[in-house]
Amino acid sequence: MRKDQTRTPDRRSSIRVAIADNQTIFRKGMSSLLNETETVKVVSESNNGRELLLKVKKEEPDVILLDANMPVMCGIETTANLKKLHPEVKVLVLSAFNDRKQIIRLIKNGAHGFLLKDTSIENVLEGIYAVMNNGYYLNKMMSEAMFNVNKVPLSPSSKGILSIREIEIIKLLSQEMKNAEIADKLFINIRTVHRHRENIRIKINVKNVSGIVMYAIKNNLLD
Amino acid sequence: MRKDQTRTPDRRSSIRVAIADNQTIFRKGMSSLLNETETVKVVSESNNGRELLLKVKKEEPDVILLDANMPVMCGIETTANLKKLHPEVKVLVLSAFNDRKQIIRLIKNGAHGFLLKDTSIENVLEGIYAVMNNGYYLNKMMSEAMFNVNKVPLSPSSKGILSIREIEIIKLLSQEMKNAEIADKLFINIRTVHRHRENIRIKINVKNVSGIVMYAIKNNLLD
DNA sequence: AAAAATTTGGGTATAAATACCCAGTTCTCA
DNA sequence: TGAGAACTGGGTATTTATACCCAAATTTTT
Repeated sequence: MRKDQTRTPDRRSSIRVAIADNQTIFRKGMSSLLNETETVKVVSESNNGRELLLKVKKEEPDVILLDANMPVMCGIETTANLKKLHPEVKVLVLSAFNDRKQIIRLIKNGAHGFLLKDTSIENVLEGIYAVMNNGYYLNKMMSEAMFNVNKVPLSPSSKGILSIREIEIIKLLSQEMKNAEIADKLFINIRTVHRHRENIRIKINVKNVSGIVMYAIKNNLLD
Repeated sequence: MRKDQTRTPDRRSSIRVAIADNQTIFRKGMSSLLNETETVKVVSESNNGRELLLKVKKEEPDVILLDANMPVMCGIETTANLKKLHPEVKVLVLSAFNDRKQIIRLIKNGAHGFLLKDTSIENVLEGIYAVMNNGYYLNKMMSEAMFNVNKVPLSPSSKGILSIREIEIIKLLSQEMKNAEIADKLFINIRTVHRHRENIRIKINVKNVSGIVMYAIKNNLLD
């Protein structure tokens, strides 16, 4: 356990922060702004959740700034893995979207704090200090989400991993294509498209195409 | 005209860049990374398109880095205004989404280049130099969009400005609510919701709810 | 080779959205 | 105060999506 481990003074003197975000410029910006503060030191940068997980053990961050909207491995899945593999590390999630359901999912999967990406560096620092000192960071969005935490019938988030074909379907219907058009494009029967859509909705636990499109964007499925 | 104006050497020595983006951290990151290059100088930062427009005349940027997905005034509307008011300034648009229709709209409204936000600072610099030297910046995404420029029946983008009520409707249907639920929530008849949805689709020129949700996200309408 | 998952296709039924048409009331701004 | 926009409500019909049932062929994994 890291808490029992002897650490050199320079390591203990500041909060060790790891950043995972697929936007290089945002990542670098965050990094340089944080490093202007002496109490914080950025020890690791990753392009996505999978990369991050490979580095955590070696870099020993105290806090992880995690983008919720990454491709390859999304924020929720990464959070769940972090909780399992490195429960002592605090996870502060940043998202471009203020989505109550997503926030609740993150909390349930072990996130310690949440911030919108449209925020100031001061708020990020506040969040970092809070999770270090109190174990969690509560702001208005978090509170509202917590209040409704039992109202949202949330499925296990990482249970249903979408297949290649399903993601293909999602991309097309995000481009305003209807089932018949998707069937034509993919040379399959419209009934097959129906089935795929049904499976997709069940897997990600949404009610209709609106939910599918939102999910797609938040998980960086489109391109 | 600025090109006829005498400028002090220090002003002429580097490319003057203005940045408009609602994400402070991204903006600061971009700014500090660009300022590491001597050939480029960031002279202005804005939170949205409207703020930017107020500063352009005074700050005299050569190139504007414009986020496509801003609230208040979106990238397309800002681009159109820049073309009208400051045709000599080059506009390089950055977007979180690779959307062919959006790229075409931007080009038609006067953008000189396009980049995904998930890119490197080297690519941004490449874009800046290109628009300065050639007048435009072409990459793979732009080319593909240009190739289809006539296939896309694009309506005047800034023509239909959504009303408060319409945006309210959009927010609710982005939360997977169906017409009847929206009607209940807003204490109006379901026929009124129908009418709003119809008007929305016509204004933003999309085929169905999928297009509405995409539009909403790309224009930062949700919160 | 066996098991599991993916992809494919179908029947049937209802629920919901879309596409046109219509118009009165209210509100805002010039 | 007069014009235009916004918000409201309705008729009618068609198109699309959703829901829940079924299962065979193929691919991947174990």
